[in-house]
Amino acid sequence: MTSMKAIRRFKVQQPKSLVTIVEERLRKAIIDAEMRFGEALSEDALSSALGVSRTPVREALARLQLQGLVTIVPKKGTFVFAPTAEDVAELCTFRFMLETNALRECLATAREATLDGMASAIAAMDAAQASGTRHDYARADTGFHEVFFLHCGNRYLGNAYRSVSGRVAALRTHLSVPLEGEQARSMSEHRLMVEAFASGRLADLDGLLRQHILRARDAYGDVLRRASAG
Amino acid sequence: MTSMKAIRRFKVQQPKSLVTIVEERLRKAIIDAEMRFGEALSEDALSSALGVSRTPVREALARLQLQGLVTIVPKKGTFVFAPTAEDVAELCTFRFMLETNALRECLATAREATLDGMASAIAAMDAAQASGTRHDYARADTGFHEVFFLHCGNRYLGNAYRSVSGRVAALRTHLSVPLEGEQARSMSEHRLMVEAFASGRLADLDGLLRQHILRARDAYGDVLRRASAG
DNA sequence: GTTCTGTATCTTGCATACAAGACGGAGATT
DNA sequence: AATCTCCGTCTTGTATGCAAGATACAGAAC
Repeated sequence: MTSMKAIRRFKVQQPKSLVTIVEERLRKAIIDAEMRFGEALSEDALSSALGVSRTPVREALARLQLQGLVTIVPKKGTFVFAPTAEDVAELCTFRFMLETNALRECLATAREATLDGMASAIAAMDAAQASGTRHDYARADTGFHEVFFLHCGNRYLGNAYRSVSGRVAALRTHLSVPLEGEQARSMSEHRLMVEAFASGRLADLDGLLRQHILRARDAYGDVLRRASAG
Repeated sequence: MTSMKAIRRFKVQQPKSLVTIVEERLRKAIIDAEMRFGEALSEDALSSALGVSRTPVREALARLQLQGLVTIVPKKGTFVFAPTAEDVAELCTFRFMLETNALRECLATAREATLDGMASAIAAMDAAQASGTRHDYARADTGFHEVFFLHCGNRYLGNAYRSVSGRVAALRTHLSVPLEGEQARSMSEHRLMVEAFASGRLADLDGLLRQHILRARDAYGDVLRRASAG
């Protein structure tokens, strides 16, 4: 083994567990609207569809429940989450709180890195708007907001965001996609936020973020109310 | 079944699943310092000690990992979490953010209920200080802070707190217990916070909370550094 | 004495079998 | 016709068995 001392970094990524694979697959399916709100998910059906046993499926579903993406009813079944208008309102309020705090930290301790991240995210959004699908745009939008938590320097803040980001992303693809004018307005709002951040105008940034998220909240609420009514 | 129509609310709580029981038992064991930071937890040993099979134990451990109370290392084992000084710092910063936001909501929308809850919590702390163990006091302290999230009207905020409250509580019992003067200072700080809340002085409240939590952060950090050094 | 190597024994990961609650529909009963 | 009852079939909950990676230690080779 003496010759090994010369080798510094040679790690292999160990294979993901089946649980993780199933979790990510289902997460994607829910977020990308391959399944509808409230749809039933049978452990048995999923396990045979995915070619694994029920054990990892079950564990993955348990994790997804912790992320609020599915609801497990004892002895009855597992269902894709079905948000109510109040849910969405609380979710967006919470999201605003997290993001505004993360941005404050970013501005104080990682200004340049955050600006870079925002720039690439904006570029991705541009590309998606020009030639991608609506889901591509939604994904890029999600990426923009993740930048804050990547650079905020507080893992707990990031974890908290991750625990709701699935729902937020799902709402985006499930509900926002139909609204036509949304994309353009969203783009301009994001650009304004970058400008405010770049020039360090924290109060303006806060206002923009509040407006951005709360408007989304109202839009989602409307769609949901309309859906549950008709 | 016609006579049943007269009966409105008659639900029974269905028995907790083994997973839940095991989870709560282990959570208590970790929080109450029955186990040390970093201690190894074997699924096999736990299952035979608790008289259940490995399946519910395994699922409970997965949940506890999501709460940050244990760390699961693939193919190696599960261990009680072992916080570093930086961990604690980030945790406390995050906690301050959550609590200050929750308190703002409480003051705006549920002033009376929150005051009542704080009063009972203070009473419990008094009782514990007079004639209880240190763990009793730590539990009452935990209860005081939970009041905010009970009345803040945002489930996501509450969930986020719950996802770190286990660690906070564990730190309290593991680290704060040795410090003698702590309890008295803690009591007076809590009382001041209630006063500020009652008179609606939000800025003062914020300052008190910040001081309260950040001082705890530094104290925990000191203990941890001392422990890892010696 | 030092270093390598095989192996015994931990650990978790996953599959499968069985138990038991929840639900819905067919048929009996009124 | 309306209602009750039973039972088949869905679901999840739990136990258990086997495979395979990780680790530590004893013993061989130098």
